[in-house]
Amino acid sequence: MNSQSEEDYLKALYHLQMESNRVTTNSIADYLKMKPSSVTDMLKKLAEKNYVNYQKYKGTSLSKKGKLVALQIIRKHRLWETFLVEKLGFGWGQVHLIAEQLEHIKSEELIEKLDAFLGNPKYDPHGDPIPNEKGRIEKMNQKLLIELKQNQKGIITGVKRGTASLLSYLDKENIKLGDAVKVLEIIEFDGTFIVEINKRKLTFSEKICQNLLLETYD
Amino acid sequence: MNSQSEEDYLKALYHLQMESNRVTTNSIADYLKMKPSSVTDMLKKLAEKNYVNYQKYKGTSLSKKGKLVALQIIRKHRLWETFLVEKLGFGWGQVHLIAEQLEHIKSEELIEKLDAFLGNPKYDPHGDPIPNEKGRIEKMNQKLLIELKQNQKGIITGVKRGTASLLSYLDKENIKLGDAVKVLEIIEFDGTFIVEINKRKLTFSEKICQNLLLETYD
DNA sequence: TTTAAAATTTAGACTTAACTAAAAAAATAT
DNA sequence: ATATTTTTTTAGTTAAGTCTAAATTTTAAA
Repeated sequence: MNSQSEEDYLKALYHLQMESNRVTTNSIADYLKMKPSSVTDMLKKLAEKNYVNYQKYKGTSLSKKGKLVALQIIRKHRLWETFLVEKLGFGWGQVHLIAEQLEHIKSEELIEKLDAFLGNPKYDPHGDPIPNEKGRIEKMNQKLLIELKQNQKGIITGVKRGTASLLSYLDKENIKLGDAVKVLEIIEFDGTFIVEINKRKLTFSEKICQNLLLETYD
Repeated sequence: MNSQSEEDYLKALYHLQMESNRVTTNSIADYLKMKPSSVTDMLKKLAEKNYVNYQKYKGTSLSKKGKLVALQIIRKHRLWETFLVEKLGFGWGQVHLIAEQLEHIKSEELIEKLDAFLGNPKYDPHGDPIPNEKGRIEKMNQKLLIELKQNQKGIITGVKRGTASLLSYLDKENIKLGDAVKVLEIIEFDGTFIVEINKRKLTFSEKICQNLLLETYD
């Protein structure tokens, strides 16, 4: 059984590995808001447990085993976020801190039952894919709304990274994950999209369209 | 913010206080499966924080503040148990260990939304009352002794209608209204209850149990 | 290519929450 | 009432996970 702290490091490693191919001690420290010396200590411990490949001064990468653990935590995180938004009615922006806690709850059965209860969702409220029990992430068929053409349809799966304020806007407009979108018209002059969501006709600026993720069925 | 460990102690204190009016260091150690010396340390810390009234060698009791915290943890525990059983389909026996973890999740908003999602239940799957946000436990309904399970407790409030002769029996046994009853054992074969009243061990037939009213608390 | 700066590790200290062993206080029995 | 046992506390130790400060290695600059 791994400690909460170990899990946090593995998760951080996973996220950092996605962004750059060399993960340094300092980058981990930054990410976790800890001192580099603390990171070194933990990396040694994780290497001891064969969760990471760590070489002094050279950088760190997740082992196969470590990656699986990381993905299982990410799976839990994203399932809980989905629960918080879909079932409890939290806004998309409010759930991260709570899911950070919930992801450490230990029970295989709990997470499988939660998954079923949520209807085996493929994406979390931010549009990030939810790994399966084996840690496999299904290849995404995601597009930005701006890539769609007139009359095409999609299902809202989230927003692009770093656009947190868009979340609150969607919240305010009562637009939820899983809502179907149909492009009714694209105004050529300014790139505005006229779309239909829940039988409502809405106007989205080009900027919104550049940041809204949809799952499409080409 | 309190640590998980502090919360566990406060909860233990609360439960032990229900069972006997003097809570000793050893009883806490037993309950939490720790050594008495560890308990002493934590009691000092909790006293420092004004969560308990602790006097060396004399025993410990929750302060008003400590009791409120304990009740809020119990509230969380029972709401999560309800969720696990009602929504995720767990059996009532499987949920305790998971709820022990979930009860430590920190978020007022989460627990209020969960409460609403569950339809503001008054009792958890074990029939135990769920305290409200202010830590108030709604006065419980009267129960018949026969409805109690092993180790449950209650206060005698009367007998069922048309069983006046039971009262004289109780009188003869020197049992009065207001006496506390604890179910020590239930004999499966004939439904006989072994109970403790005023430190005496007594045997009640199934018929007596079907007619003795108790006010139960947790 | 040598030197300065930055990154990383090591060494030692601190905190929390547990432990063991010994001392002290309270309860019980003779 | 005294001795014995039990309970509780004190004192000192340990492990996990953090920190600071100093030492070391790597990287970048002159």
